[in-house]
Amino acid sequence: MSETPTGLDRVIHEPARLRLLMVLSGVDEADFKFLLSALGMTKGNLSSHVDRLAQAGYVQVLKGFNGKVTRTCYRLTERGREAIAEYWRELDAIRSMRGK
Amino acid sequence: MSETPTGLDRVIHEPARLRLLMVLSGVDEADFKFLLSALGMTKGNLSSHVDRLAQAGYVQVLKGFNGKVTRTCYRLTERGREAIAEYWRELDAIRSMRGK
DNA sequence: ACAAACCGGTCTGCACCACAAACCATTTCA
DNA sequence: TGAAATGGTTTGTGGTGCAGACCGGTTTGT
Repeated sequence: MSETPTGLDRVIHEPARLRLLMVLSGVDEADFKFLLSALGMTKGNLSSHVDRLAQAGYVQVLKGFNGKVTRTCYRLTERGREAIAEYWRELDAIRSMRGK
Repeated sequence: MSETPTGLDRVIHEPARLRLLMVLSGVDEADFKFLLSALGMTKGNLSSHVDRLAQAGYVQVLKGFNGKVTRTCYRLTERGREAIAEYWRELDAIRSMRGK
């Protein structure tokens, strides 16, 4: 016995990341500080989640400067958008799976 | 810093359990064997997930006999139905949360 | 009578991971 | 020359999803 073809992308399924992705999908790009206050999570948390999304290729990390202060921006990749769409599709399938 | 008022019920959010709940929400009751084949998970897994749902008060466990063979049935509780409805509501809120 | 298969689980071990807090490098303020 | 703020990264740990071994009982096959 094996295989769990859930289809539900675990990277996206995590509530914190799901929220993060939804925010990103509505703006062109967002920086760390903005996301921090928009999502109300700790810095470490945000950092690691964003990292996970980057590794999955769902968000692009743009490190730069604002004057002399470091500033990191994030934006959704095309791959990310597709994955999100697919995620909602899968979820809808489950949702409408009432009884057998 | 603290608080994660996600609202998303983790007991329900887990894909395996979500699927399980959706199956149950479509039938009056289902037994172990049926769920096993309907969901394609291992016995241990199904057992523990169902257990978790029972502890949360979302499903009711009905142990009985079919002749001399044990037969365990599961059915959604009212509390379970409400929790599911609330879950979908929360999820819809997140879904429509595009950019602030 | 004995073995094998089925039913409904429990228990064990592992691998992963979300989370908060500690930490670090700069920069600004006094 | 600090002290505190800014912008993150790294670390420690508890929680848990998962498969598979095991188990008591029943039924079926030979």
